[in-house]
Amino acid sequence: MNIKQDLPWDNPRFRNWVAVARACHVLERTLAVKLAPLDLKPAQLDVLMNLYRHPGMSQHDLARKLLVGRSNITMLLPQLETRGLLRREGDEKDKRVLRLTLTNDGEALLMQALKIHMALIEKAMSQSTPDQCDMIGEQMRKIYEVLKDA
Amino acid sequence: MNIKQDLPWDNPRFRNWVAVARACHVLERTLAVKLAPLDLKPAQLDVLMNLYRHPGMSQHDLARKLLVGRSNITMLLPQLETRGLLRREGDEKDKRVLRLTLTNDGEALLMQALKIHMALIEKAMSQSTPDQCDMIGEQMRKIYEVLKDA
DNA sequence: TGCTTAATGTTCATGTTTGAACTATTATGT
DNA sequence: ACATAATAGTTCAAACATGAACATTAAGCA
Repeated sequence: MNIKQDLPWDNPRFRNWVAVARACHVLERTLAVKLAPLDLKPAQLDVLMNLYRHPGMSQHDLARKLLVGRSNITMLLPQLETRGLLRREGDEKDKRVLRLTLTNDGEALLMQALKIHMALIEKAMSQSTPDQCDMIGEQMRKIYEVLKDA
Repeated sequence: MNIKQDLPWDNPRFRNWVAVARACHVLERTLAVKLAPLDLKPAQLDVLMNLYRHPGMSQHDLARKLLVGRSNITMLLPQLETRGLLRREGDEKDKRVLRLTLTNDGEALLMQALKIHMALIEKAMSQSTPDQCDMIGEQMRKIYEVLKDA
């Protein structure tokens, strides 16, 4: 009956998830430091990456991809638009939405940032074999699906 | 010579790490929602968990465990101390450090919060077999070690 | 001892994230 | 068609995290 009988720290699932969270946290912090020379924050890199892969997406879609609120996007974009990294153009059919696309400068900066990001991820994931790496990705995608609307 | 020849998205390590980051992000957001009834934020839960496992630790040690700055701890603790969840007591030998310990109330609230946290992690990690789960934890601990002072 | 350096914690200014309230536009239902 | 709902984006205030500068105390060393 003692609640302490089965503390989370004795539970493998708990201990292992804590390791996942810590690894994520430390990689994110490291990325922020390495991106500083480009005057780019991890959140801004996420924006550029998504616009590269999904040109013309709306701010709402971008917010959902990044798992943040819409207002966050509104605050984030002017910094990048002023720097000439992206364009916001009103949709013809639906006058509510703004379509987002990278400029050439934005794409060029993204490529530089991706080199840095990639190097960091290589350093992290090269700790695992390709099979282990794929298995991790597979499990994580399952977790995302289970939790995404919970 | 074209930089687009090997884009990160074609790289398994990149794709799989993105999945890790997304899973982390969505679990963190979900935890925040589930903890709201206890009037507790994930960051505050992290504090309580660490004080439970390491009673009497200093603010500096706590900051390092949580991978945040010392000033963050300074801003975080008064909220919890005012609610009577923890105590801050000056060290006898070294008058610079403050020793942190949970109160009974703090421990009681922690136990409630841990039930919630645990249920969420169970939901996530039960997607994997015990072997897979352990392997994930093992790889993530390696990643943390490689990146922690880089 | 005294002087210098390092460590702990706080303060403060800055930048970021969030959610609720708001405007404008489109979709739905009768 | 018209009233009602829902959607896209913005604004704003509050909460939060961050890093540099600071005060206090301890450690190292001549």
